[in-house]
Amino acid sequence: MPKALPVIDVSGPICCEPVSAAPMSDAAALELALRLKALADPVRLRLVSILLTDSGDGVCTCDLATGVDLAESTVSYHLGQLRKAGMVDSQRRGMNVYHRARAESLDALRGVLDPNCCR
Amino acid sequence: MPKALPVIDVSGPICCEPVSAAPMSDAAALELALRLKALADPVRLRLVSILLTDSGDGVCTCDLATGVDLAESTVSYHLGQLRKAGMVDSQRRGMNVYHRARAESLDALRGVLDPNCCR
DNA sequence: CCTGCTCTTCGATATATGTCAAGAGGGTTG
DNA sequence: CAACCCTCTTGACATATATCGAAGAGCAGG
Repeated sequence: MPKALPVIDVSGPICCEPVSAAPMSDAAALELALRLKALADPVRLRLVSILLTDSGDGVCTCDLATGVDLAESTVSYHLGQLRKAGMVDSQRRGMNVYHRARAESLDALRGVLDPNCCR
Repeated sequence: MPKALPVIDVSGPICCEPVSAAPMSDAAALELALRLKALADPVRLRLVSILLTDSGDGVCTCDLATGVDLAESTVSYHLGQLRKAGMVDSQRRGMNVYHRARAESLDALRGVLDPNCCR
């Protein structure tokens, strides 16, 4: 990747710029790629999946760690990635930090992939 | 990534296993991650985007290379990734190789991300 | 059959990514 | 405050990924 690494704030709402409407601009492609990349990892997918199916008000880091059977520091890293991409939000409550999936973000991603999204 | 690298055939039709229906199995997460990863790259997104908007019957490697302004070998590599993930198919016609997007694959991906997909 | 296209494969290289153990920070409870 | 729990950050390390140029492989036209 000899191309300069561009760091972009990817946590905001995603604007609808479908992949199939017209050749994407370089910038749009980059932004969408960052969001997809956040999801394109088996561990993160499982985390999101766990969070999406949680009916309570959040799952703490430690439970997620046992859920995916990885070190807590690793899970924390993945949660950071997801948070940065706006897929998850987290709040401390007492001793634990509880995480929740932001379903809207998933929806938005789907929208961008949808040829008929904006019209 | 000290976890063993699992190589899986990802080019087949994707079965509907929504992320939000229940915590995903390890295998399902892996398979979906591979497909998402194929798309989670700015260059590949632009390639797919170009291919999706093409109304002719395919775009050759060289035109794609000038389209994204990268070496042909690099583009060929990316096309290989997309092909492996079932997003693109390619056929030689004369001297050139023409590539086309497989829109069904995009649709399938959307489906997996859709909570209401299978029901 | 040579020559010249186009495309893919290969080797090398720089960069990014995922993982863990160890330590630091915050909060809770004796 | 002391001991402890949960989480995050950091450093180290192994692996994966993207990129290119060079070398090979297919095909077309003299």
